[in-house]
Amino acid sequence: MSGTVFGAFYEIVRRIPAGSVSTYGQVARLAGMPRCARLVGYAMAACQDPSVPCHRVVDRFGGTKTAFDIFAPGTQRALLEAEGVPFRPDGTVDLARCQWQPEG
DNA sequence: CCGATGACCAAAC
DNA sequence: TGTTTGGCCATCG
Repeated sequence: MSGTVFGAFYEIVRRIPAGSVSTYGQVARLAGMPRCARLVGYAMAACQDPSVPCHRVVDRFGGTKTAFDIFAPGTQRALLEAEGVPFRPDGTVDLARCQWQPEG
């Protein structure tokens, strides 16, 4: 799509169901590149495709401290909460309850 | 056209 | 057991 590997990340992120979230490392792992968690973050930062729910991708701590949230503080959290994603008092996503669990 | 950077994670010492 | 460096690719100026 947009390139070679970034496109693969977008395809995976696109498979994340509403109400669930995933982490950069998890997406990278599913893409077959467990060492390329950074690339996932870069891909999301450069994500220009509105069909890619890049807001469902957070860091391993569940933090939404992303360029997405920097440009519009609170937007990412609002979108996730609108999908039914539980948040902690700390302001981070409760990965223990809604982290995406790829079955097949 | 070329150099540096950028939403990170996990192994290694 | 805690802290540090390494790894990977596309986009901007």
